[in-house]
Amino acid sequence: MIDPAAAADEQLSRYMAERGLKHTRQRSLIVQTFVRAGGHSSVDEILATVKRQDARVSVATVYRTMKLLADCGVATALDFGDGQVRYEPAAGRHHHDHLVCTSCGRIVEFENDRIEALQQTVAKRHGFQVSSHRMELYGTCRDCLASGRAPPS
Amino acid sequence: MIDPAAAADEQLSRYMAERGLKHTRQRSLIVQTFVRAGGHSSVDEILATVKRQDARVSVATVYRTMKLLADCGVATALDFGDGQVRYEPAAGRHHHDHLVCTSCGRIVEFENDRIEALQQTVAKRHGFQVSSHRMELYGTCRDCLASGRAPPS
DNA sequence: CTCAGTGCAAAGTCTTTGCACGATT
DNA sequence: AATCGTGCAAAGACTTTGCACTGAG
Repeated sequence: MIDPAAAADEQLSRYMAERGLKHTRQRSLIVQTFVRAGGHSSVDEILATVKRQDARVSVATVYRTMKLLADCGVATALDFGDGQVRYEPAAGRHHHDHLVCTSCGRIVEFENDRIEALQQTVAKRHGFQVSSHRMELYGTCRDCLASGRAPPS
Repeated sequence: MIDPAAAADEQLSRYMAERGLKHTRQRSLIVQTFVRAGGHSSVDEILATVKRQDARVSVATVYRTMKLLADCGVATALDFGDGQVRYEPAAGRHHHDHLVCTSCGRIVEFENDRIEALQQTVAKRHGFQVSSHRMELYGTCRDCLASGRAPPS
């Protein structure tokens, strides 16, 4: 089990077997495509890649499958405010947040325990019990800064 | 100038005067409605309130006006991931982030300089120059915890 | 053989836009 | 009077859904 795509497929299989869902060719193809993409994929992107192997797969199936993956813990839904949902593999990964380059779209992940701790403190101060959060830092990445690509002001 | 709604209207007037835009009845009505709502309003909510005073105002005008307000610094656009843009008054306000109750929808604002500082540190470590960020903590508010409203698991 | 899954196209949201009419400067 | 703004409805982008057919178990 060295291949993460195969691992995800396995995890999905177990989840489905447990509740009488079916392991179809399309689902298998979508999971593997998604995992191999490495992260932050939109449904459109996944569909485009999937179609190279099977042109008859429909958007609807990708939407339905990604939702399924989110439910069974294989994928996490992201929203970078660009009007479409994105997904990243979740399997065995620690929580993290994102740096988003507004020039080239590059996405870098980071985690910072001190920020997380402070968030808990803030929440407690207001009587909230936090169940999740989202944090994205938008700006210009190293490469875009270096190449002088102007930050869209 | 004690009334913030009037103040915002003024600010908008100046902005418009500077660039030959027109100060219409609709715009005035929308700004005041928006400011009086106090914050985190969706276009739909603003429209509903506006229509009580003038039923003939259209959605399009509210969308256009809110965009104008965002451009002139009177409003800030928010995205809580619920599929619609929200706006809050920006005039003279310091940056802040949000706690969102997933049970009752309540929104509490907070600011925390230490978190902001840590964000800068993280960004720098990755070579990013941050221009903006968003951070929302989702969970259950004090009241919902007290009244036993189950956090939607 | 049965029931879940799929493809397709229609429908649903939220938001934007084209256009002729109306209102402000 | 000259333009900008407005209302309306159509169009767009993304996502969901109804339905008949297909295919996995």
